[in-house]
Amino acid sequence: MAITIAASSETDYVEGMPRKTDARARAIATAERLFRIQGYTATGLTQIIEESGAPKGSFYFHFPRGKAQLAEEAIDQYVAARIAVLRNISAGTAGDALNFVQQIFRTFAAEMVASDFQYGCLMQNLANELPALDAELTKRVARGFVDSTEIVAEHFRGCGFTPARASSTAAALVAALEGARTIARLERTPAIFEALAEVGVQRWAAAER
Amino acid sequence: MAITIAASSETDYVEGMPRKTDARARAIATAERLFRIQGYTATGLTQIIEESGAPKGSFYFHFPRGKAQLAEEAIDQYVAARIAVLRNISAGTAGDALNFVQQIFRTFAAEMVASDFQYGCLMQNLANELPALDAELTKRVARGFVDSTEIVAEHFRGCGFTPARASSTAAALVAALEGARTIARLERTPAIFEALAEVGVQRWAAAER
DNA sequence: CCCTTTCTATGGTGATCGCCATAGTATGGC
DNA sequence: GCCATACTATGGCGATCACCATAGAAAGGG
Repeated sequence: MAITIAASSETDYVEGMPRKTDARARAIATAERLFRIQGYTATGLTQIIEESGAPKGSFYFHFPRGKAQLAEEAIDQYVAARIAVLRNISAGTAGDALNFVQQIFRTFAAEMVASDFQYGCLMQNLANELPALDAELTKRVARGFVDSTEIVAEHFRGCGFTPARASSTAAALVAALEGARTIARLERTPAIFEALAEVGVQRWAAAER
Repeated sequence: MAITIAASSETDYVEGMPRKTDARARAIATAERLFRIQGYTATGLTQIIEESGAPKGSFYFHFPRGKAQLAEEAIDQYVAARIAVLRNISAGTAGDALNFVQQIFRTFAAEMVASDFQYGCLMQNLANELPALDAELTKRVARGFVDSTEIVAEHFRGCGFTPARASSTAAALVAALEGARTIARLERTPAIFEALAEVGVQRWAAAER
């Protein structure tokens, strides 16, 4: 998969020597972490370089287009991971809409607890600083939401939902998840995820069929 | 209400001359607008002062504690306005949960369309930059969510919901609203609000009784 | 051996950040 | 007329911002 990531990057080294260090990958991972905690503008390159332990001198060798490119690669990685998680849950709850939804809430809540409620959603953080983003980065953020929603909608269709209902339910679920992240960070409690789960149970218990 | 705002501010001038200009109020309004569009860190004091037309020299006269104080007053104003809107909708749909929810979605969607999808939620934007905020500001953001949610929960209790169900439903609604804002900004479409409305209709049409 | 390629080090660019000290004008109360 | 208060203007503080130019080390391929 390292090949896939390198191919999605725009800096494709035309058949050169193999990478010697992991400084590049560590910079991306650190950027993803800090962008999620602090936001895009509030995170300086200095901090990213320091915390990733990467050498200061080679940053623009690895990322010729600077901070924007770093953010692009970070979000590609983030979206890929998020989609993998959703696919995984979907596969484990095939045909069962309620279980699927509950499992998603549980997983996201657990992730927040694990980070002591420090991590936000990278897509959301970037979306809240749109004027600071160039067109390419904005496009990737938007695509991240579209792709995430599509995974969810696909599952609902597999549960017998009409395509229209699957889409709107998926969109609503994704929106609720994003909002829940924000609120959970402030309250430092997974309570909001439990509230969403309860509402979901009521919904399906009464409306399903 | 000007007195209320001045009293909530920490810089209470002990019985001096009345205000002579509206530079202070304009600075707060401009800060609210820019923080909603660009975020907190990404918005510089220079820009706020310029766009508000306020004189550069008197900023720290009006806001001795600087940017943090400006943000506190901006969010107080934002939360107060938001609560007023919610109360208003609640009063107009007393006893009718479905209508209440639909009206909220419509109102928020219209607000986003009116701003050409540029405005985010101030509370959410600040919540995504928590490490840059001091304790006081963080507290006010968190309180904004609690208070908003309570207004909604109160309405649901007025519709015969049990307190527990009213609370969880209100929390879920607020979360969905926040997420919808983020997504609408990216898609530049009120579609997500309509999706939420549809899901709400299905929910009540089948579960309510 | 040399050359290409990968990667690092140093040091600085100009711009902007939030903040503040100093000084000055305007205006109403007394 | 005097003085306190309300407000503005100027200029610069040190720090940090993203970015880059120059130089060179390390290492595998020919």
